[in-house]
Amino acid sequence: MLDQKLIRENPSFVEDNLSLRGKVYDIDFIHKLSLKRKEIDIEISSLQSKSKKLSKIIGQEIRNTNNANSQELNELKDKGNKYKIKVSEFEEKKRILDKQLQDEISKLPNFPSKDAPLGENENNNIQIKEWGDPLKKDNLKAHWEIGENLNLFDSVKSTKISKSRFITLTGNGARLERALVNFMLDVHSNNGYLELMPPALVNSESLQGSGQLPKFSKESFKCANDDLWLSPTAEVPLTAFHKNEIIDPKILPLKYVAYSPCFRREAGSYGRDTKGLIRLHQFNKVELYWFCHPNKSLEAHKEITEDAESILKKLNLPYRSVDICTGDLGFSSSRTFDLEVWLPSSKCYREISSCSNCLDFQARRSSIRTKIDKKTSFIHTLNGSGLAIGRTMAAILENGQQPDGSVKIPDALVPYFGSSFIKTA
RNA sequence: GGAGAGGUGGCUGAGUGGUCGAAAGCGAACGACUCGAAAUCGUUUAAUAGGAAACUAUUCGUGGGUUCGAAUCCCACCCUCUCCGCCA
Repeated sequence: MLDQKLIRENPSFVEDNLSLRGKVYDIDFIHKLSLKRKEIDIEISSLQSKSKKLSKIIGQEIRNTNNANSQELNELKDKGNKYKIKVSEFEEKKRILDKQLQDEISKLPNFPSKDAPLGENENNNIQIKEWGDPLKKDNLKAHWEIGENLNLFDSVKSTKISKSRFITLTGNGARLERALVNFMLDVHSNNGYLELMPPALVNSESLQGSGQLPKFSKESFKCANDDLWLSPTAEVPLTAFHKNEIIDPKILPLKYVAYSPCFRREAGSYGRDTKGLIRLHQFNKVELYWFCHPNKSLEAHKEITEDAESILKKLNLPYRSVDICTGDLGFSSSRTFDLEVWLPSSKCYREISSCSNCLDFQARRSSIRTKIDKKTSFIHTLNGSGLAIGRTMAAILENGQQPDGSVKIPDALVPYFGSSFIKTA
């Protein structure tokens, strides 16, 4: 959420910053609404002030004279009544304006950082780092072939249970998924993160608070009879964990790691990544999340990204990191570093983690603050996948595939998985 | 799902129609004492909107209503707790 005062007082600044995203945002309407709202607010405030003073006089008069029905008093009461009517008229107008303003402002995305590369779409993202040796042989199998050969998952049967884009992990596949979750949670919680296991269903307010609503309601699954949605990412419950709080600055930063299933409708991606583990309606993810002091989010952003990277390094998976350009940034983010893992079958890097600094954008929507020099200020929030489990599995299968059809398990994962290779039965 | 109790500041908790934005305590900040600390004493300490500030207004779960005036009375909703039922 952007600051309404900023929009009111400096609309062109707001428009300029938003336009870095490569789209035109019309602030004028909001600007005018806000000015009008302020005007009405001042009017109401002065009327209320008068009416309040009058009430006090009436109260005193009653106590002094012990008579609540003198003619003089009735005249004063009439006067009070007139104030009341006027105030309620203005308040009705204000309520309508507030609703409109809230609706419009909550549709505006965050400002892109000045450090983010300028650009319109993903083609303008900038690679900032490459790690490991990407495997570049021909005739490598895709992970869904490997998975089928080794009986790691079954997508056909899963359509009986649900529909396409759902998967059932079987045998070693399920075991590998579980091993990855435990491995990642252990690494992060040994590195100063507090582990949380949040609810998978979240209310509308929580989705609004982290930025998924109101604009992206079509991306999430909604429960029919309750104000509850299947959470698309643990970022949502983690943000809401401290909703409406003023956090003691001494305990900042708060660093959380959470495993959660994630549910996404993937509307508009028909026909893309229909095979395997890359794009599913339900997938598992280990998420990193920071609540930090507003002066420290830039360093925090580097740190959270490094923490996500550490998993790829430990698993010995080649990857690169990408600085997301202004036109490709997510709604709530001011700057994002994506980590992309090498998938040798398709000879390309695929996103496996997205590490974003949302500055005070989510904190403002969720009202999460701290005290700095006796003033309340919004904190900064950061999130990063550490990592998406399904895509990690895909990368392990493809990068670890052996000529005999087996898959080598990364050394760091062996104690969790219980074996160095996945072989045909 | 049935019955009952309750939602007040960072926290605990008093307050049932008028100087109540709210006692008291805890916590926190500053100061005094101290070589330093603890203890003690003193002062300060809710948020939001508007304003340079003085200040003004709003907020006691949420939304309505009664009243000149509502934390307090009335209605609806939400949430929490206890007991019963059901259930992993």
